[in-house]
Amino acid sequence: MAIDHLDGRLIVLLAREPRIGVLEASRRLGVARGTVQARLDRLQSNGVIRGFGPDVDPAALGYPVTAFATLEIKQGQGADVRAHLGGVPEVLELHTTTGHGDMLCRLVARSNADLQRVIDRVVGFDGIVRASTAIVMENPVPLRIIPLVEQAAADTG
Amino acid sequence: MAIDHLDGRLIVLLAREPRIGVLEASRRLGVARGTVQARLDRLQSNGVIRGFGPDVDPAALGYPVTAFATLEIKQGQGADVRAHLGGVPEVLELHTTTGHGDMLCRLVARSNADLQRVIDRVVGFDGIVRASTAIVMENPVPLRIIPLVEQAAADTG
DNA sequence: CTATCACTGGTCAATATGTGCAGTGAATGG
DNA sequence: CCATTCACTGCACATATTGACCAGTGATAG
Repeated sequence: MAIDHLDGRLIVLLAREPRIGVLEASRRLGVARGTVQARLDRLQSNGVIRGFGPDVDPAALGYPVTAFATLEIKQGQGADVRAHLGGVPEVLELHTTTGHGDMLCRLVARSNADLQRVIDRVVGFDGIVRASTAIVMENPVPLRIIPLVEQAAADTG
Repeated sequence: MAIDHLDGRLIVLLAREPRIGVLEASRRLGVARGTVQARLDRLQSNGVIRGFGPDVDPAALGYPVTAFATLEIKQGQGADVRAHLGGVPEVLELHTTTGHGDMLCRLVARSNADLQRVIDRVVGFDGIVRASTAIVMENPVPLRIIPLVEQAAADTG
């Protein structure tokens, strides 16, 4: 479950240049191709690497507005709310949390006006008592994993 | 910038089975290989598909705890705070938002105890006035894009 | 000391890739 | 109405990559 330095270099390399294959990666890392193949297999069966899906930009799809909504849920309605939100395409992720609200979800919309429609759809459900929305203005640190991978690799040696 | 039905099917296919290549994708979609190649090139130069980086699971890396922190920033300290948080590996993303706080960031940690260390590091900076943290318990809807892609493709034709 | 393990460096056949080509059909604009 | 443009098809080719093996080597652990 812990990754070593070579694993870290491999993941970072693949994150920076996803198009390179196993062979090119082995050249860059200075190890045999079989080693890279074995490491990749292990990382994937470990679950460290979930896959290599396309990284789609919602903004380029026509959904440039992102927001986070904190939801307050009626007791015992959790499962229903989860199912409801799972059916809304503009809900990109949903977490249940400690703290002020009960759930936190990430939304996207075509415009600020469209965000109103999305929020109406999200909160238009019996189990949701209240919603508080924060619209994203800037995204100084886009979702990233490389620094954490480097940290994890360094922790091992 | 808008995607058509074939683009949508292609993205969904690649998201479901990332390992298949251009040739296999063309077979599945029932179109010529050149078409798939051209579509992919266009989607990538459009920025709709940013890349095919490895999808790394922080939990499998040894960081099973996720939290969202809402930060309140001292006026005029935005840039410094951004730089500070960008230097913390456990900060996976950072947004500036409207609403109660000024910034929202996603954190991971090795344990609840370790989260305290991470938060201390995050807020141990002059420009940050206050922080409010929500720990993630469950993740009923993991970060996803397929429903939105299908929506966007359906909107076109 | 010995078994185990990961890595190397090599081979092999099968497959995929990048590239270019001519032909077809639909939509566009003069 | 005609000419052009565009996307797609189906095909070809040389090259590169893949998955699968194998024997040999060095480090490690029991």
